[in-house]
Amino acid sequence: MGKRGKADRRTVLLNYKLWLSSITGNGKIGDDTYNILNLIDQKGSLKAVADELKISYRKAWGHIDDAEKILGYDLTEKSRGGKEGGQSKLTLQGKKLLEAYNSLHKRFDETFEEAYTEFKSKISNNSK
Amino acid sequence: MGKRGKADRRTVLLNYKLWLSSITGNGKIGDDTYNILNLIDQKGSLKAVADELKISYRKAWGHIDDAEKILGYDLTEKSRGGKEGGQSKLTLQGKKLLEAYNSLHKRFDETFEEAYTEFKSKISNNSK
DNA sequence: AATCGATATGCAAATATAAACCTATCGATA
DNA sequence: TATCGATAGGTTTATATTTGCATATCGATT
Repeated sequence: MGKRGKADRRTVLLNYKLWLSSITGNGKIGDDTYNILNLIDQKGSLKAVADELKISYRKAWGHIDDAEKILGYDLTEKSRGGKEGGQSKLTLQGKKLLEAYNSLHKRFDETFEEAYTEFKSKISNNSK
Repeated sequence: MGKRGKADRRTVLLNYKLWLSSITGNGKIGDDTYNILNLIDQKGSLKAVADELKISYRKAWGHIDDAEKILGYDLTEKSRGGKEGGQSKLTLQGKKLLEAYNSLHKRFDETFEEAYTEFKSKISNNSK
C-alpha cells in the first residue's frame, strides 16, 4: 500500500444553487424563502417562523416580501391585530409554489447525485 | 379575448449555479474559472485570456490560483521570461477537469430545461 | 379606549465580495 | 547584460449584500 489513502486526498465538493428571479433582477426566491414558506404553513405565523429559525422577523419578512414582489401575487395571507397579534398563512398559490419547488429540487438533487459520482470518477487521478 | 395576454404576465425566471469548493470553503471553481481554462487552452496565455474577456490579469490569475489551491494540483503549466514574456497552458489534469465539467454542466442544463417546463406548468394560475 | 403581540418598513451599520492599483520577478532573446 | 512581455501576488478601494435597530400600524379582546 502507498503513502496516501482515500481519506488523505483533498476533498473537493460539488455545490449547486437554485432560485427564481424576476426579469428585472432584484431579489430572489431561494431555499431560505421556501424554507420559510414551509414553516409558515406549519406554524401559522411569520414571527413564530423567525423564532424557530433564529433569524430576525425583519429578515423573514423581507424574504417573503421579495418573493411576492417577484411573482406579482401573494404567497401568504396576513392579518393583524387581536389577542394573538396577527397571523400569516399560505395562500393556495403559496402552496402550489411550495409543491412545485419540492419536485423541482428533488429532480435536481437526483441529477446532482448521479452527475457528481460520474464527475469524480472522471477527475480522479488514477494514473499509476 | 381578455385584457391580459401572455406577454403581459410577469415573467419569472429559474436560475441555477454550479461550482466546486474545498471542504474548508474559501474560493470556488465556477463558470468563470472554467471559461478561463477553456480560453487558456485556445490562446496559450493567461494575459491573452484576460484581454479577451476584458477582465484584469489579476482577476483571471486569481481564479486559476484559487482553483489550483482548491484542487491541490496544477491545472496550468506556466512559464515566464523570453521574448514572448511567458505562457500558460493546460496540464493533462486541467484538460480532464474541463471535459468532466462540460458533461456535468450539460447534464444539469438538460435537467434544468425539463424541470423548468414542468415547474412553470404547475405554477401557472390557470383557474378560469 | 387601553392593551398586547404580530405584521410592516425605513434606515443605518456591519460584512462580504469584487475590482483596481502597483510593484516585483522571471528568463529567452538580442 | 539590457530588454520586454507575461507570470506572480500584496494591498487598497469600491461595491454589493446582509444584518440589525428602531419605530409605526393594526384590530380582536378586555
